[in-house]
Amino acid sequence: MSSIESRCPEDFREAVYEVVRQIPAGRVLSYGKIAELTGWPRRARHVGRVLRETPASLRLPCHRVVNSAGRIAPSWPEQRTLLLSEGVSFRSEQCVNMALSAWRVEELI
DNA sequence: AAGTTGACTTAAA
DNA sequence: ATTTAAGCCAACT
Repeated sequence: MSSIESRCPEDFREAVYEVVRQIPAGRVLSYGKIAELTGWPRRARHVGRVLRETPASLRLPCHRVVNSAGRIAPSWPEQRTLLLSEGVSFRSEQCVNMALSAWRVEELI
């Protein structure tokens, strides 16, 4: 069974983990993009929930996930510090400069 | 069972 | 540029 054909909620969760795990340092990815990459393109909101419930012990770089506008997660100001320490540029207090820091999966060079 | 919520997104105004 | 509206769907009331 390939992961793309998986159906259950736990498979979705694992798929999200898998994608987030691959976001390079200094780059960010949106909930919507992650949803697309997992094969569940309409579950952007659920990506957020999965990450919110992710145990810290997994050590996923969930701070590299922002919304489509580049906004960091509400009620998690520490995310900004984490991203700044990786060199991610911000346009404002709450928004990442997506033009500079969004991870474009296509660009492999 | 029915209504609400949310670490979302896109399009429209 | 900012704000609204509608669509989304599993979890939670």
